[in-house]
Amino acid sequence: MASRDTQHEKLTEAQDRFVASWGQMAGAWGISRTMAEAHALLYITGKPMNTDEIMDRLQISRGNASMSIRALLDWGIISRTHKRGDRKEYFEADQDIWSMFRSIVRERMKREVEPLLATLFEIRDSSPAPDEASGDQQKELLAHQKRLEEMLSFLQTMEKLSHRFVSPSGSGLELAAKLLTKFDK
Amino acid sequence: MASRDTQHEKLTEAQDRFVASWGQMAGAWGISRTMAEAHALLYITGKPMNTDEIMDRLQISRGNASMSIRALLDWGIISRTHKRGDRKEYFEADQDIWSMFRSIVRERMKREVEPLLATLFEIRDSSPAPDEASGDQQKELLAHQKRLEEMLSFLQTMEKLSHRFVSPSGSGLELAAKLLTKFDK
DNA sequence: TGGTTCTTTCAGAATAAATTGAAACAAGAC
DNA sequence: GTCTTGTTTCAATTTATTCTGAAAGAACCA
Repeated sequence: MASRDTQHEKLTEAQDRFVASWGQMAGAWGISRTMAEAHALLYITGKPMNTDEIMDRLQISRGNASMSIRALLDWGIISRTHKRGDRKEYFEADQDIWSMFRSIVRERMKREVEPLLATLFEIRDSSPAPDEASGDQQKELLAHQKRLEEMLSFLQTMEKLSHRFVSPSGSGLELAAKLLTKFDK
Repeated sequence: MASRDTQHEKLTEAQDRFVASWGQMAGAWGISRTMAEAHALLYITGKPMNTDEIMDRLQISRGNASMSIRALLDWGIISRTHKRGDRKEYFEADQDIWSMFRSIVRERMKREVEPLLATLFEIRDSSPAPDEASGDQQKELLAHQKRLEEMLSFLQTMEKLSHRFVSPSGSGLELAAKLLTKFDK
C-alpha cells in the first residue's frame, strides 16, 4: 500500500496536470492562460485558497494573481470566502459545472454577442435602400440586405436560446442536454 | 434619388463595417482577426474573390491572405471556385449561416474538446486510487475523483450534443433552436 | 494617530501571436 | 525544355498580449 506521502504527491501531480490542460485550452477561446489555470486550480482542489497560495502554486506574480482573481469574480465563477481569525481573502470555485457553464455563456453573450448585434442593426439601417435603385444594382442591394438579415436572425435566435436556458434562475439546460443525447444515433 | 455611385459607395462602406465588426469579435474567440475578416468579406459580398482582390480589400500581404484562406478552407466554411479563362483561384463563403455554424462547432470540438477529454481520461486513470487510502485522505481522493468525473461527464454530454446536432448530415439544430425559443416566457 | 497586513494598480519588461515579403515551389502555355 | 503566372512557405519583423514588481491604496488594530 502506497504511503500517505506518495498518495499526496500523486494527487498534487494529477491536479497540476488538470490545471495545465485546462490552461492550455483557454488560449483557444480567448481567455488568458493564467486566468483559466487559477480557475482550474480552485475547481480541482475544491478548497478555498488565498492569493498567496494561488501565487505559489501557479508560480505567478502577486499582480497577475490579483488581476486573474478579479476577472474570475467578474465572470461570477468563483466567490470570496473568509477564514475565522485570518484577515486574508479566500476564493473558491463554483463546484457545479453546469452553473459555471451558464455563467460563462451568459457573460460571453453579454460582452460579445450583444454589442455585435447592436452594430449589425446600425449597419443594416445605414445600408443603401434597394427601392431607390434599379436593375442589377437593386438585386445586389437586396442580396446584401438578405445576408444581413440572416446574420441578424441567427444571432437573435442564439440570444433567445441563451436567455431561455442560461438565465440566472432557470437551469433546464442540463436536463435538456442529457435528454437530447438519449435519442442517440 | 441617389446616384449609382453614391449607392455603391454606401454599400461598400456597409460591407467594410460588417467586416470590421466581425473581425473585432473574432479576437475574443481565439480566431485571428484577419481570418475572420476574410471570411466576413466573402460572406457579405456573396461574390467569389481571388487572393489579390482579398489582399487589396483588406490591405494585407499576400502571405497573410494565403494563410488565412487556407485556414478557412480547413475549417470548411469557404470553398474554391474557378472562373472560365482565368487561372486564378477564387473563393466563396458558405452562404448558409447554420451550416457554417455547424462546421465551426464541429471543428472546435474536434480540435479542442476531444484532446482535452483524452487528457482528462489519462489524468483520471493516473490519479491515486481512494481505496488504498483511509480516513481524511480517502475522503479527499474520493472528492478529487468526483470532480474529475463531473468534468468528464459534462464534456461528454457536450460532445454527444454536438454530434447529435452538428453532424455532417443532420441539420435539425436550426429547427430545434427556433422551436425552443418559441416557448418564450 | 501610526503601524501592520493585505490588496490593487499600472508602467515597463517579457512573451506570444500575427504579419510581411521575398524566395521557393507548382502548374500550365508555348 | 523555358517562360509566365499564380500559390505557398517561412525567417525576420512587427504588433499585441500578458506578466511582473514596486508603489500606492485600503482596511483594520491598538
